[in-house]
Amino acid sequence: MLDLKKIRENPQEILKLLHQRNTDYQLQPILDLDTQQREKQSIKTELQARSNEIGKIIGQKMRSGVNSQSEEISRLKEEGNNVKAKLAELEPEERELKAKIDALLLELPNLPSNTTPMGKNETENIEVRRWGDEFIPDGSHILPHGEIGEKLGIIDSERAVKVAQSRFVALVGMGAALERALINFMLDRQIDAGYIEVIPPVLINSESLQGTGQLPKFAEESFKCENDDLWLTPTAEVPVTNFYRGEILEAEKLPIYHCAYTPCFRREAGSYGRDMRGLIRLHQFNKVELIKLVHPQTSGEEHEKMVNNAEAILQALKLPYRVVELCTGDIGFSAAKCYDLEVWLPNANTYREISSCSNCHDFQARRADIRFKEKGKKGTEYVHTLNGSGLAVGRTMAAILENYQQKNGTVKVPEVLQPYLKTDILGNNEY
RNA sequence: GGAGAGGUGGCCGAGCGGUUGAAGGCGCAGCACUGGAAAUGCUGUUUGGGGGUGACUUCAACGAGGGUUCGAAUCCCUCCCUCUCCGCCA
Repeated sequence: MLDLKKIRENPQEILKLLHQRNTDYQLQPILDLDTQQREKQSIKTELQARSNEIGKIIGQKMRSGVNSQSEEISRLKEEGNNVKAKLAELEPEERELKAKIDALLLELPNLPSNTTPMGKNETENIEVRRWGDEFIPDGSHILPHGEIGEKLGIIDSERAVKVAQSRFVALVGMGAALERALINFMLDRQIDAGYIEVIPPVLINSESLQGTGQLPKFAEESFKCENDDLWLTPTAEVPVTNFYRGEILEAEKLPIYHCAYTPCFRREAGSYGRDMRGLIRLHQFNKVELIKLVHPQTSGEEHEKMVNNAEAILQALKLPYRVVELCTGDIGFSAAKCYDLEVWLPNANTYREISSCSNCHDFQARRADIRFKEKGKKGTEYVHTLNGSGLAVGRTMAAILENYQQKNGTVKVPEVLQPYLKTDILGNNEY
């Protein structure tokens, strides 16, 4: 949520920043409503002040023995009633204006950071760096990971679709073990890097989704349990950031680092037909997420460090990747600045997103009301929140299957995973 | 699902119709005492919105929303949440 005060004080500047996202936004309706609301509020405050005053006077008189039936008190009571009648008229109007303003504010995305490169859309994202040697097929045929998985008997799409529907897969035997090994490996590494693990609820309420920015605008992206105010979490970012919703943290507690493994659920609305095969775009996938709550002054460097933490996983797995900084036209709703990690997929001969690391500044903190207080200082400040995948597990498996496949159809196990899997080769699965 | 208890400031906890934004305690900060510390004493210590350069002032908030009243943390209604016991259960 953007700061209404800043919008009021500097609408042109805010609008300019919003338009860097390459979408049209309006601030005038908010400004108009805000003027009306403030006017009503000041009248309301005056009436309330008078009403309080009357109450106090009556209280004093009655304590000092004035008869409650006396003319004096009756007159005051009558005035009190008049004030109340006016308030009764004003209050709902004022409340409605406030609600309208809030609704509009919730629809506005975050402002891009001034370091975010300008651009219309994903074609103008900027490659920051590359790591590792791309595995270029030398004439021999490279299979897509989905096919490798099916051949090895470690991915079973057909039965998953029977059990659920399309865009679901099941992992079997060494496939399941590999997924589990990846989750453990990623968590172990991030815990070593200083993140505290959380296993949060994966059914979460509407307030939480609003807190991190998925609601109200992106309701159609999540699965909802219709009988309850509960949704399937689209990413652990939501429950873990909302862990601290409505709290005032002590400044010394910052920065807070969390990592969390959860399954993630997304409708993938609007992506009909895209990435239908394999592990790339599913309704349910596993992810290890990194979440930080930090002091505003440090969020820039904390962001870079978080990206490095995610990169460390790819490096340990020896998977080639590149880091891309998203331009103003491509960053997500809540993000001010965002880096994507894209892993090399030789079959598609391209890099595919495997992690997205966002610095949300105080945007989510404002929505979720997460503040901190410095000892000895007056007042509170909003924290900055960051989140990043460390990493998307299914896509990591996809990358391993493609980058580690061998001519005989088996797949080597990355060295760092061998202790977890107790084998160095995937193949000859008896399933 | 059945029965009961309860939700008050950073925390504990009192208040159950009238200058109560809220006693008391803990914690925290400052000062005093001390060679230094502990102990002790004194003072201060919620958040958000308006207005003023400022001392300051005003409004709101005692789970949420309504109601009664001149006046509600206190009374009434609805909802939400937590806890205890019983039942069921991975």
